Parts: sequence; C-alpha cells; structure tokens
Amino acid sequence: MKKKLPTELSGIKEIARRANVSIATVDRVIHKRTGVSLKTRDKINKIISDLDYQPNLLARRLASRKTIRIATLIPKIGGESSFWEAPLRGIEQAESELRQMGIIIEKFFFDQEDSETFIKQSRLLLRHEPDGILIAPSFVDEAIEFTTTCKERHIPFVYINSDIPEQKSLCYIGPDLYRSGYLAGNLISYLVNDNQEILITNVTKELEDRHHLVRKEEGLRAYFADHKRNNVIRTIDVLQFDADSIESALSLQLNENKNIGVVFVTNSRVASVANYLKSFNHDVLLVGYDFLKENIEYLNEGVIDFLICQKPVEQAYRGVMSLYQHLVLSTTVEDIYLMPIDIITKENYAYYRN
Amino acid sequence: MKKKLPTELSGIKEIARRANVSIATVDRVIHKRTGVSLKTRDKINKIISDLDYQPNLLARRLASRKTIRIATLIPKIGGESSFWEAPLRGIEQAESELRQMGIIIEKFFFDQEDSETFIKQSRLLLRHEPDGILIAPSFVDEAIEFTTTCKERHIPFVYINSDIPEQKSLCYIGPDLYRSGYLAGNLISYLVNDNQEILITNVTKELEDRHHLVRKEEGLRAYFADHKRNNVIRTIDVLQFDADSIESALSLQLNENKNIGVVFVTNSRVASVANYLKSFNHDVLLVGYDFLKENIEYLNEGVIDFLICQKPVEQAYRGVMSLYQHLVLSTTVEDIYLMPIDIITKENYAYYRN
DNA sequence: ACAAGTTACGGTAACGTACACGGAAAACCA
DNA sequence: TGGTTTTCCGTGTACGTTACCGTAACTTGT
Repeated sequence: MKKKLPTELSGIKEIARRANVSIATVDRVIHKRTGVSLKTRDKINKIISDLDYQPNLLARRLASRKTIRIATLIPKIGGESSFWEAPLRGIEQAESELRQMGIIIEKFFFDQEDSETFIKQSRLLLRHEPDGILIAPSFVDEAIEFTTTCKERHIPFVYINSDIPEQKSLCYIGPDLYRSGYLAGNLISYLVNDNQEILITNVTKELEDRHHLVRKEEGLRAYFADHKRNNVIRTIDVLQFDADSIESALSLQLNENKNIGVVFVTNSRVASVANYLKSFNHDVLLVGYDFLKENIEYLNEGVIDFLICQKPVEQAYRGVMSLYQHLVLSTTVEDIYLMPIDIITKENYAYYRN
Repeated sequence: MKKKLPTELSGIKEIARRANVSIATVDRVIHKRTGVSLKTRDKINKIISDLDYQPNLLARRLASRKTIRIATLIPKIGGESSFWEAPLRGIEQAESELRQMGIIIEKFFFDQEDSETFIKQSRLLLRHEPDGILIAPSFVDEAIEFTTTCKERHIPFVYINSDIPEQKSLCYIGPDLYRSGYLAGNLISYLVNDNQEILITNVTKELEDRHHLVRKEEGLRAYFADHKRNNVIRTIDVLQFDADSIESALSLQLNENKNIGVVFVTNSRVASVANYLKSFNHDVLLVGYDFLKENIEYLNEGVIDFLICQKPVEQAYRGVMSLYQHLVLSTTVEDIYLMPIDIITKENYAYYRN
C-alpha cells in the first residue's frame, strides 16, 4: 500500500477553487438546486465537464442524512412450489450489500392463490411510503391498479419475473417467456425423430395466471413450425397438483399415444410429473423448468433430462440494484433486462448459480 | 426519503463513550495497534462484541489515505483467438467499480505463444510492488516460479481460467475442465445413436499448454464409459490454425469414417472447424467452446450446434473482486470458485451474459 | 426612499473513520 | 530524589460531501 500522493485537490473543492466560488455553490449546481445565477452555473458546469468530475459516492452516502427505503412485494414462500425462495434470497443478498449504503428494504408477501392478499399487502406497502418498489405482478389487473397509484405518487417500481408492458415504470427484469419456449423447442428437436410426439403439460390451478405457460407453449410450437418439423404436439392441462390428478391426466395421454417421446412441463411443477413417470416406469424424455430442490433430485436420478432456468435469485437481486442505481446513483437503467435462458442437466447443475 | 432518526450514536464514537475513552483508543484496539493497556483493550473489545459493531466501510475508505494497487497478468488479445478479450472486459469492469474505492489496477500482458514474454512481464509487474495479483497461469513452470516469489513477498494472488493446485494462494476462479468435458459427453450422448462415432478435435499449437484440452477429452470419454455407451470415439490433433491444415486433417477422418455423427472441438477454435464443415457441406453435429464472435456466427447459421461457455468476463471480474475483498474488507474468500458450465445454442445465445 | 422580500452566495458543522502528534502518568534507573 | 524512558491515552485534522444557516446585494412595492 502506498500513501496517496498529495494530489492536486480533487472533487468539489477543486471545482470551487477554479470557479472562484464556495463549495456550497458547486454543490448547488451539482444537485440542480436553485439559488445560483445562470452565469456561475454555466461556468461551474463547464469546469465540471472539463475535469470530468465524478462525485465520490463514499463521501456522498456518508454525508447524506437520508435513509432510502425500498419495498418489495413477492409471493410468500411455502405452498406447493418453492420457486419464490430464490428471489427472496436475491433480495436479501442485495439488502446485505446495501445496508452499508444506508438503504433499508421492507419486504411484503402475498398469497399466490388469493388476489385479496395481494391487494391488502400492496396497500400496506404504500402506507410505508417507500422510495422505490420491487414487485412480482402475479395478478395482472390488481398489479395494474397498484402501479397506477405508484405512478401518481411518483414512486418508481420494477417488475420481476413477469412483465406488464403497458405499465412500465423503471424497468422489467425477468425471462423472455416466448424465447424460453422457443429454446425448449430447439432442445427438444434434437431429442425426437420425425414420428415421435411431444406432450406439453401445464400443471396449474385455474385461478393462477396462465399467461406464463401459454407464452412458453407458443414458443415451442413456433420453433417446430419455423423449422418445418411436423411432429405431433399435444397439450394437456392438469388443474390439481396431487399425484392422482397427475396420474390420471398423464396416463390417459401416454397410453393412448404410444409414441410420445418427450414430455415438456411448462413450469416448475415438473417434479410431480417426474414422480409419476418414475413410478410407472415410463421411458420418455422429460423437460421442464426451474432449479428447485425437488426438480434437481429427479434430474439427478435421470428422470428429468433438462431443466430450463432463468436465475431467479439474480432477477430479484438485479431488481433491487436497479432501484438503488436509480434512486441513489441516479444512473439511467435499461428499461428491460432479459435474463439468460440456461440449460441445466445432471452434469452441470452442481455448478449452476441461481 | 426520510431523515435518519437521531439514532443513538453508532460506531466508534458510541463505543468510546461507553468505555470512557477517546475514539483514538477505540481505533487502536480495532486495528490491533499497540499502546492500549490490557484492561481497557478488554473492556473495549467486550463493548464491540456486545454492540456487534460493524465498521462503516464508506467512512473507512474515505478516511484512509492508502491507495491499494492490484496488478493483472493475462495473455494479450489479438492473435488467432479473441478469447482473452472477455476477461479483459471483466477486469475493466471491476476497475471502474473499484476506482471509487481508491483502488487502482495495473494491467500486464504476455504473448501466449512465447513464454519469455511471460517471464519478462511478470518481473516488470513485481517491480511495481502491487498489493495483490490476478494471473492467468498459461505457462505452468514459469507461473510456479513467479508465484513462489509472490509468496515470499507475501503478495496474495488469484489464478483464473486454469489452476495450479499445488501453488494455491488466495483462490482459483475458473472452469472445472474435467466436468465440462463430462457435460459435453452428456449432451453428445443425446445427439448420437449407438452406431455413430464421435470425433474429438484438438486444434492447438505444439507449444501451447495442452493440459486444458486433455482434461476435457478425459471428461467426455469418462461420460461414455460411465454410462456404458460404446460409441467409437476418435481423437485428432490439428497443429496449425490455417484452413488447409484443418481441411486435410478433418477430411481424412470424415471420409474414412462415414458414420461420425458429432465433432467435438475441445477449445474455442471451433469456428475454423465450422468453416471447413460448412464449405464441404458435411452433415455432422458440431459442439465446441466459448462465446466468441466468430463462433456465434456459425452457431447462428446452424453449423455449430452447441457451445459450452464458462463466463470468461465474470472469471476475471470475480478474480479482481476477490482480491478486493481480501485486501480491503479482509473477508475470507472461497479458495476455489468453479464457474457454471453453460450450454449455448442458436436460440439462447442472445440472452447470454459472459 | 425605505421596508420587505428575493436571489445568490459563503461559512461550517456534521457523516464515521484514520492517524500524526503531543502530553501526562507510571515505571524504571541512577 | 531527580531525571529518563516507556506506557497509555486524548486532541485535532483530514477525507469529500451534504445541507442548514446566515447574510450581503439586489429587486420590488408603496
């Protein structure tokens, strides 16, 4: 380590010296506050760009007496899918990194099967008057209403995991659902020959948002159409998560259509399907979504062949960080950040970072 | 934004108040400096742990008059493979983030085909007396000699991209070569039927480090052995990068062995092979390594089917960050960080982040 | 022309930490 | 006992910013 050279005054002080004003005045123009004549403002701005001045963020956060507060609203964990554990981890990681910066995060949760809880929690959240909001808009209509009032109050918000394009505020961070289905098509096209069939399986309750699954299905079908592969592609919906419902729905299909080569499950509920295929010893390839513990187990056993995953931890982490960048650094952030579409197999899952 | 509550004095000052000493004394015990009686040292330490005091890193960096310097030593870009562009970008990204923190990075480059330049540059680097070093140990013996003197001088270093386990200092960040070959085997096993053959192709000059390629080949062969698949697997070495050399080496193989179904290129030179396959209209699947511009072009054209990639940008970024964590935050860092093994196809490359 | 208001700016105490300097008390030596 | 060293600790300034407070100088209204 080396002593810093007695470098010619950097920062705001040097600007002040060159402009023959006090640092307070420089501070005013930097923060676009009033109380500076046009002439000196211009002079100072010129010096700032001449010097390519970059404010020292350390000093800035240190001196600022503000605490900025970010609120998050995502589904609560528990229930039949552990998917939202990962985004929660991402939020907590961002939290621990930002605490130093004087930023606190307040977390709110709703029940994915009950839109009322979404409304309640979003109201509660607003009462805390956060400076920025991270939100997973599982219920489209309710989310639109909520973000409308956010806009009125000029509170920036970011969507994660699924987008509502018309409502965009700061940014969207999450998967490109259509492309991820398209990729699945790409992958599956290597796995089937021309006379094998593909079974698309949507495992979802009726009241959940089906938009997700539909987009993925469209993507897959588009891939086969675009590449002139004429395999039969069937779709079934399974509306309950219990083993019996899954068994009856799938066995019907698999027994009637003996040349189904690949089953594609459009969400993270693929473990239930794997459970069925395993116990009935069906020899088909299985492709699904998301790096969940239960899915990984079946991947490891060879029942699931491929999982497609889109870094749920990072989605939330980046979401919070985008708010930070916007609120603290006032950097412009990309208004849409699409996550990579990762392919996970038995042989690389151990190295995957969510 | 909310005014920070007039929170009961946090930090060093509060500790000083409770211990009835000045902040300077607290500072002494925090930094384990001499000049504090055992009694007060104990008292202060107790208060510190009672309060679960976490030093404010912002203030610390701000007040510190030290500049800490990190040196990097990687192959120079240009030449026949643009692989090292990516790690350089990672270094530069870390640099821009850390500049704020009063950290400067000095970059050194060597010629991958000339070990003398490695020795020269490493000596030059040492003369700059950096506080930490990031190094790509392309030349094993020379790297060992270099890092030995690093150890003598107590300069921490991290390896990226390839490891020399016996010499570990701070950490290694890079791929698990064997597993990445194993994954290739996994992938390829889906692409061939039992009577098709696989051609492993090493495109490399003699004096380069072959260790990389061999490990990957071992991984692939191990996968097929472990899974009792008895496909014929051939290996050829191509020692020149020009189109003619590649053509003669490959055409020999492909014409003699008509049922080669997949060509696996063990490094980023896969574009050259793709070029050959394309111009001679060979209809085999092609799997290779690394997200390079030229590779992506062939991926997009459908000549390359899969690329395996291991986040070269992030490797270097994390490497620098590990040094930062160790030198500035004195956090303990994992001594080995293996990168994910990513699978890239035509349909997901656009979303890949190196 | 004078009070009142407005505009444009300077001074300065924080923020939490690092560190140089210096001084009092204790310990040692003669 | 007086002097010298050593041990232990406090004071003060600095790091680059923020933001409150104060105050000239200028404008406006009557």
